[in-house]
Amino acid sequence: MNNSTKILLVEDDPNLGLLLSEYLNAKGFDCTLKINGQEGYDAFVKHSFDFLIFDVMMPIKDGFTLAKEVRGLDKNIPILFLTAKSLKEDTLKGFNVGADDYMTKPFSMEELIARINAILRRVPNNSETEDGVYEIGIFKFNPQLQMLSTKDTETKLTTKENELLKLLCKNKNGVLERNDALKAVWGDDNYFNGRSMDVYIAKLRKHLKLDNTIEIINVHGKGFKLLTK
Amino acid sequence: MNNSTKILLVEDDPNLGLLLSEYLNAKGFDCTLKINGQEGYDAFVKHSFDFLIFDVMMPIKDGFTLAKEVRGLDKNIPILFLTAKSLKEDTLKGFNVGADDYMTKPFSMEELIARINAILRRVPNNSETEDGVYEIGIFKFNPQLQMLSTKDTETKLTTKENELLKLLCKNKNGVLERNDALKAVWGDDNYFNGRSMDVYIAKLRKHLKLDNTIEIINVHGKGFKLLTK
DNA sequence: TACTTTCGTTAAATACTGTTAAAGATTAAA
DNA sequence: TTTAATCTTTAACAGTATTTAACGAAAGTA
Repeated sequence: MNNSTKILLVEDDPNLGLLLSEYLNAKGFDCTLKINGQEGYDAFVKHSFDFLIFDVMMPIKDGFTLAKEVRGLDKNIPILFLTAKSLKEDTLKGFNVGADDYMTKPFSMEELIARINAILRRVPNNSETEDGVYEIGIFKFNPQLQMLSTKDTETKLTTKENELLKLLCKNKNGVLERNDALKAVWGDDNYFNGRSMDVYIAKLRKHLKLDNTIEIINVHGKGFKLLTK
Repeated sequence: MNNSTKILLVEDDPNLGLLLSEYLNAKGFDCTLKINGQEGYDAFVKHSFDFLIFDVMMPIKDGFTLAKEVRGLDKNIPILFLTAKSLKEDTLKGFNVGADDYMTKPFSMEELIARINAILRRVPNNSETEDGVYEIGIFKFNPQLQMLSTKDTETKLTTKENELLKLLCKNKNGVLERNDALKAVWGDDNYFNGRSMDVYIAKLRKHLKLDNTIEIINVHGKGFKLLTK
């Protein structure tokens, strides 16, 4: 049904985590399990997922914090919290950091799948094909291979170009904020990294200028926006 | 916040129904209450709602049946079930007839609102998200692309020009109040931001003066009004 | 009227971004 | 290990966007 929807599950309880990821895989999803918030964040930045399931209480980095960081990089990706806490204020906090759903343990795995599918029905196809390849105008961008190609050309992107373009694609038609991008790609948002990012935006614009319906515009003081007319 | 999102609430318990619809209206929604599935269906056909909330167990026509009929007419409208039943198979049945969410009583009204908003974020074309193209006299204004164009010209607006003109368009022929605009565009309504806004009003007037049927007039001490004669 | 506040406009100062090139750092090849 | 190629950062300068200043005009107030 929802075959090859890539799910990132971040859950520190190894029993529940393993059980759940196996169940999701058996049901045709492609589920990756991480056991704490930091590993979850790293996996999110590195790969491209379609759906996120976070436990709330976790060592090193809790689910709310993780969700906030992720939302900075991707305003659109579905997030579902899965937690033992059923306190009202926690539920509300979950929705406030941009969750799509919030389930309390114990829960039915069938209901989890029903809820995942209910959310996925409403997620627009952000021009990302199955294997994490983005379509931008005449280009195909494969972040795994770091390749930006048209039917005639093929360009190997550098690491920084690749990471930055990936973030822009995830936020297509929306603002990618400077500080979020800097934290994700450069690790720190000081002045010089900011200038470095501007240099890389110029590089990307050069790469993309074969198609003049594509534009990376600046949102003054905020960040950048990838537009396709 | 979610002003004038039209909600149809179908709930046969008069106490709960009234309480809930009043609460939703107090929170800025436009909620209509119907007390059974048949009346709910008639209301749905007759009017146009943005969001549906159905009780499951109701006389004459139950919520599931109602949802199935509604889905036959509208594949896209959000449906949330609100029910005393918490049986697994009922929940699944709810999602199977195309629900977006399923809450069991008793529930927190705040959580209900949080869930409604979480779903609305993903519905295309709700007034919250919508960023359509405005027509102002001879101009077409596309806030997404930050472009103001006529058939002959194309002007790229700056971020501030764009945000301000967008607000004026949303309030076309009505007063856009100074402090609202300042808070929305500048984040803070101190004296200097106020002067900055006046400068930007002058810029917009310059841009728009190709068409002399358009005017941005000042409402002394209140704000500005975009008029088209 | 005289006085105060708010607004319109232009121009200056400041802050931010675009781009190119050189310098420094890293990686791959010899 | 040294050299060469590539990637990333820093520097420099040009260009744009936004804020602040300045001054006159208009509107409200006493």
